[in-house]
This record gives sequence, C-alpha cells and structure tokens, in this order.
Amino acid sequence: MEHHFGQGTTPASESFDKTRVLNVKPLRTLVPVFPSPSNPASSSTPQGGAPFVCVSPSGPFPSGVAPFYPFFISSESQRLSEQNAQTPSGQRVPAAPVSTAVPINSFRTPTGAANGDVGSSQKNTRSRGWVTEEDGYSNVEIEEIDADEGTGTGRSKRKSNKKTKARQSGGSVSVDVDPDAVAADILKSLNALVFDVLSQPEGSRDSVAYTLMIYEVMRRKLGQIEDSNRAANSGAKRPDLKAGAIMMNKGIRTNSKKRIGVVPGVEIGDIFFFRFELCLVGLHAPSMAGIDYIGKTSQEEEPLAVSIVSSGGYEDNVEDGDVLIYSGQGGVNRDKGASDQKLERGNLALEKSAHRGNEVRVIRGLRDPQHPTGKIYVYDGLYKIQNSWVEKAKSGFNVFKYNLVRLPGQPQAYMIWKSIQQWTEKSASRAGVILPDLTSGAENIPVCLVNDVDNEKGPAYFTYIPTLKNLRPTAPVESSTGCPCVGGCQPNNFNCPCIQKNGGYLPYSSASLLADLKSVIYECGPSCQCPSNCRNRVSQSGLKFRLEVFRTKNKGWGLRSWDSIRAGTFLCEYAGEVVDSARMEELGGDNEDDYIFDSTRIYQQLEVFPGDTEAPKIPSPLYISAKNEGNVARFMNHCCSPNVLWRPVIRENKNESDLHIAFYAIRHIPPMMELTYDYGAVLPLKVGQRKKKCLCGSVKCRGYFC
DNA sequence: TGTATTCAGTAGTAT
DNA sequence: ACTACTGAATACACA
Repeated sequence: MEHHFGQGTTPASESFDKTRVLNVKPLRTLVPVFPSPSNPASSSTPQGGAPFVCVSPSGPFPSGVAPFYPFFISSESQRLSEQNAQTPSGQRVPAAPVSTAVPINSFRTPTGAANGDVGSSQKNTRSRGWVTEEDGYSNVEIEEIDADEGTGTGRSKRKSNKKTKARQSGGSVSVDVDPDAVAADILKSLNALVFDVLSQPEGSRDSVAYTLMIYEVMRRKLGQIEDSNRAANSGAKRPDLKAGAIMMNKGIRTNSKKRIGVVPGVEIGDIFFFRFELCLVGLHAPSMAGIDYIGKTSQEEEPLAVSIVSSGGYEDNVEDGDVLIYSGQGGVNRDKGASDQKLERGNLALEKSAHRGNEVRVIRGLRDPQHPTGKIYVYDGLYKIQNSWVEKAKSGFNVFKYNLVRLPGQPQAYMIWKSIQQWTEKSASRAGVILPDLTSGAENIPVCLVNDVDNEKGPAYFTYIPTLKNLRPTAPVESSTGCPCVGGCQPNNFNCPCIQKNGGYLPYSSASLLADLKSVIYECGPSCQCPSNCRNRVSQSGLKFRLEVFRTKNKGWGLRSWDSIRAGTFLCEYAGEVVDSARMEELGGDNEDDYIFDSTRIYQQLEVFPGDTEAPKIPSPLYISAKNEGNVARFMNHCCSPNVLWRPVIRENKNESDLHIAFYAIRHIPPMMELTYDYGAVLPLKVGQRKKKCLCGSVKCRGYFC
C-alpha cells in the first residue's frame, strides 16, 4: 500500500531551510458541480439566461429547469403540502436524481411507483400526513431487512408495532405546523437517501453513515421548524427524540438486531452527539438507559450485557483509558429517593456477562469544551468484565460496580481525548511541535504545526491571511440593502430579507450548524444592521476549533482538529488572493498553482451525500490563489470519501455581494482525524492539465483527482 | 397489551 | 450549576 505513495506529491528533498522548506503541493483544485448536465460550465452571468437561472430555492421552478432536489422541503412547499398543491408531481420524486453518478447502491424504485408517493400526503392527512405502509417503499425494504436478520418473529412483531405507532401519532395535535406532516414531507424529500439506507446491506459502513445523515437532517430540520414556531408553541421540544422516533417507526436504521461484540459499520473512535444515534446504528439500543442487554429468551437462558454507556450519571471511574469501573443501574428514583441497587435487569446482565466472559461494547460519554451543551459519545470498542462487587456509594446505599478492561489491540479512541486533555492542561507536551502557531496570531486561536512522522520542518513558505484578499464585490442576485435586525436575525422573523433569501429559514441552527444543504448560503454582511454575533454570520467569526497542520504519512501536510467537530459545523473559509480569469490562465499554465480554488470548473457530483442535495452554485466566477497567501484551508487534502464540503457564502454588502467559500463538516469528525474534502474531478481535462494520483486510501477512491 | 424503568436533553432560574 | 420536566425504547409482567 504505502510503497507507491508520495511519488507525485513529494519531490524527495531534505532541505531544512526553514524559510523555504519543501513545496509539498497538497494539490488543490476545486470544482463545483452543476446539476444540469447540459450546462457543464458557465461563463454567463445570472441574468444571462442559460446556465444560471435565478431560482428561489423554494421554487417555483421555470419550465425546463430541474429543481435541485432540495435536501429539505422548502418552506413554501411545506405550507402548501396540506393541500397537496406543490410542484408538479414528477419534480418531487427523486426518480431521476441530479447526480448521474449514483452511489454504489442501485437506486430502488418505490414499489407503489412515484404517484403513490406523492399522493400519500393527501391520502394520509387523517393520519397527520404520515407516510405509512402505503407509501410505496416501506413494505419491501423493511421486509427484506427483517428477512436478512432471519428472525421471523421479529418481523411480525415490528409490523404490528409500526401500525399502532402510526396511529398513535395520528392522534397528536399541534398548534401551527404539524410536525408529523413536516416529518412526512422531510422523508419524502429524502426519499433517495432513505432508499439508499434501506438498500444498503445491513451493517455496512454506508448504511451507518447514511442513517446518521438522515437522522441529522431530520433533527436539524425539525429543530429549525420548531425554532420558527417557538413564539406560538412554547416549551422544550426534542427534535432529537422526534427525529429518532420517526426513524425507528420507519425502520430507517441498521443493525436492528442486538448482538454481542462488533457492530458492523461502526468503527472504534466513531463519535455521536445523541443517544438516539447509538440506537439507530445498533450500537446501544435503549434511548436512555446505560446498560443494553439481551434478555433471557427462554427459561434457562440468562440475560447478557451487550453494551454500556458511561456518561457521568453515576460515580464511574474513568481515570484510566483502558479500564472502566462502571456503576450498575438503579437506586435512584425521583419520587422515592435513593435506595440499594438490585441485582436485576442490566445489573444482572452484567453479572452474567462477567461469568460468561463475553465482550461488552463501551461507549464513553463526555463533556467537550467545544460543545458545552450536550455530550459526546465515543465508541471505545470492546471490553470484558473482569470482576464485580457491591459497595456503598456516597448516598450510603449499595451500588454494583463492574471492572471492565479494554481488549488489547484495538485502535485508540477514548485515549485520544485523554491525550488532548493533557496537552491542553500542559501536563504533557505535544510531541513533534514545530511551530506553536502557524498563523502568527492572524487567527484568534493558534494553529500548531506538527510533524511526528519524518524530518520535514514545515511546508513551503507562505503568508498567513485569515480571509480573502482583493475581494471583488459581485453583482447581487437580488437587490437589497441588508437587513434591519438590530438585535440579530431571529428565526421567526419572516420579514428579514436575509432570511427570505435563504428560503424563509435561517440557514444555521441555534448551535450554528448548517441546517440544510443549499446551493448558496446567504449570510448577513456589512450592510446589515445586525450585530457580529448574529446567527446568520457564522462564517465570519474566524476559527472555532484548535486545528493543527500535521505531517501525513504519504500526502504531505494535512489538517486536523484537536476538537471534535459536529456534522454541519462551519470550519473555515478558503482564504487567499482573489485573482481574475486572465491571471487564472497564467496560473493554469507553466506556473502551475496547486493552491487554486476555481469556481468555474465542473464539479462532478461525487458521493458526498448519498441522496440528492443542492450542488454548490456560484453566482459569478471566483478564483482564489492560496499559493502565496492563504489560511488553514490550503492544507486540506483531497479525499474521495471526504468529511468536509464547501458551499459558496454570500455576504450582504450594499447591493453588492461578497462571495466567500466556506467549509462545513459533512459528518461528525472525531479529534485528530484528518479533515479532507473532495477536490472534484474535472471533466474533461483542460489542455495541459494532469490527473493526479489520488492517495486518499478510501475504499471508494476514484484513483485520481485533478 | 400495558407499564415500570432508564447514565437525556433542553430551557429556565438561581448563583 | 441546579432544577424541572417531557420523553421513547425496551423488557417483562400480565391477561
């Protein structure tokens, strides 16, 4: 594997001159994808007519212009959905996905055909628009999944269960927007994605990833809708639970059969932000309880523990990275107060597992300084219960204790967190640090330069700048003078022009996550009245994560983060020097610049998201050179299965638009995992342009990039 | 089929 | 930081 790596990227050199060390060339050329195959490139302006038709994300779509298959339903179609007065039926059905590069799994046509699907919203209004059994796809796929599991009983059980659940939710009431109808709509808009999940082999890495993506999408969208409803509908809402319940009811999950040991498709070190995520991928079934176990299936058999979550609710001992002293469950009751724990349920299962010696999955829940609200769950692999005992807790009551020891030979997971914590507290120093702050203070947090792989002393010289230089304001898509939201843009303020431009919703959630994947993100800008901490200025406040530029094994320098990064989070923008097309030509020639961001090239829709999402769409060409000046983004390597993507961000500026390129996390990214995005593939190649051998190592590697 | 049980997560209030 | 409070899956008891 490794023997042929590095050929194209590293002209072997042992220069140690710090100012001009080695030109590593992380090979950069970005290419946006355009949905329409008939307009591969676009040189015309938005008003020009052909390639760029200005379409509001919410439609209506001019004839001949395919909608982008929005990641979410638009606000407009949402409101109309009750009357089923949405865009022509063919457009809502993802039968002809934008991307011609259909993901590995073949797209499955709904059994009920397209019409059944579209009509279901009307048919099911009594049941709150729920897409139930009649919606075409659920029957076949779910049966197949059940059949795969080989549990006949499980199937019939689940089916009857599903029906009652659907009916139950049919009785629920809501004030403004019906969340169930919304959920049904979201699911419909995600049809392709749902098919993808359901057609994946149970437990494949993809089925896990897609399941989490759908969950994330559902959760954020439900939260977004909840957000704008808040005025009418007070009280704490739980989009995490809501989204989870919908997925469970629809059977959009993987590894639904409990198992001891490895869960296929879930890797050690994977991180999760909600308990439901653990549930949906089959890692840990209970939505709250900390011990998951297989109950006794017959009189003789004994319950066995399969997984535990250690998240600080009890007095667990987590000092050692490889040993966990876990407390049993029970003994706390809101009404009755504390009591002795009993040897039953999870405690009994752990006890039996200790004797049986079976592997128990351990999920470590921890507080991350980066995400003060909520916890992060780290899958830390398999442990075995060495011994157990009963002891008196602080409360004075008996508590069961289980001593779990991590099986050797597993990749680090929780230990990485511990290490980072130690580097942070300075009780241990980071090995291989070349520069504590590569940015020389240009960013608000330092970005260190590290090499613990070889002797290279740093990348080729460049000047660090945190944002774009020579920014050329471009013509606005719609004329506007910015928003008047003095106190910051509020999610339920439908009069805010910046919110309107985004299709009626703030593009970011309250946690500053990208709410949905639009082709363009409209942020507030210099001409807006809102303050700098406005929720619609996410990409403008600099780095939020402790990033480091590090030496990769075979791809030169790369970028990674000490902090875990949640899917949808803004990472950084692509900084550099904005250059014009003439200069671009020069740079594309002999003076090849591998740090170019070129918005005008064709970006082949790659397997970033399995479903159809809006491809990035840039209103006017943008070329950025980061060779001489740039920021951390210039170090991000290419990967064919990336964890980061980019979107154009337009910042409102006096009837002009400041166009930036912003990067967002596609999925949850554990600390110290390399950050990569898809450079895209240029088809056809320009004259003189070379394909570059791809070293990403992904199983889906295309073999080259451009 | 019903229900007790459970190491969530959020918002609101107090410190 | 603490508190209240709603929340949903599951095992298991029960009919």
